[in-house]
Amino acid sequence: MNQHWLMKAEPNSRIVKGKEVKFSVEDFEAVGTTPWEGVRNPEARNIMKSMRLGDKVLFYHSSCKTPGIAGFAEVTREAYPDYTAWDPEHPYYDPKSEERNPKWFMVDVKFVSRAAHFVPYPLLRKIAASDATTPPAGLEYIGEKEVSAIREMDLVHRGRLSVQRVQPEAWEVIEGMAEKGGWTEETKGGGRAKNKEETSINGKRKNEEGTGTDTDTRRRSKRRTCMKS
DNA sequence: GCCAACGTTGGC
DNA sequence: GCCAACGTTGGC
Repeated sequence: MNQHWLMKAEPNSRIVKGKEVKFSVEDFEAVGTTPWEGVRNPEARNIMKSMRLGDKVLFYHSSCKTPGIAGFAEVTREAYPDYTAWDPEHPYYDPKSEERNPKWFMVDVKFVSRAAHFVPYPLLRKIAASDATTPPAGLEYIGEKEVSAIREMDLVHRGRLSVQRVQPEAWEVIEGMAEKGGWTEETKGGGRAKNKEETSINGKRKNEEGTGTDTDTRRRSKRRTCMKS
């Protein structure tokens, strides 16, 4: 039985050390398979080291207008040194990682599919906070068991972990939600965005991504790639 | 843009 | 090896 994971990426471009950096589900789909470089957090790195070939991954959009699960992926190469840490020109350069003694590791991940229905993080929060006997409208397939699975996700109470383990039960729930959808912007609640339609990335419209431009150069422990310059 | 939560750093 | 100061994450 394969393990399950969640990995965060930022769909909006940002400037890191003078280079534009972003990685959306569209980028992921276009590129197919990618090294998950740029993770600079020890716990996230250790989690990547326990990933095995064929493990399943939830692809998460973070730091955007509506964060959430945008797609599905699979591990195609187990942990190996993150060589971007050795390149002084690279945005994720880390002088403390030596080639003879690498500090940072990455895995290769293959795009599998987009979520037919983008699963918004605010909705997951709402489900986690619900009393299980009254699922949000349109989500009658979410019962007590499903609520507990969501409630226990690292995603819900470990906001800063960019690579995390996902229990099989939680995976099942998310997969079902991505497949079935059923919620509307109102049931989702939480956000300030006034968008009546369901957030789906299946169609032409892509309203789950914010357009925030953030030009600081903070290093984050999260992957962003597709550098344009 | 704000800021809470939490991770990292460094002086002692 | 404590812990205050500082820095980063990331939702809102």
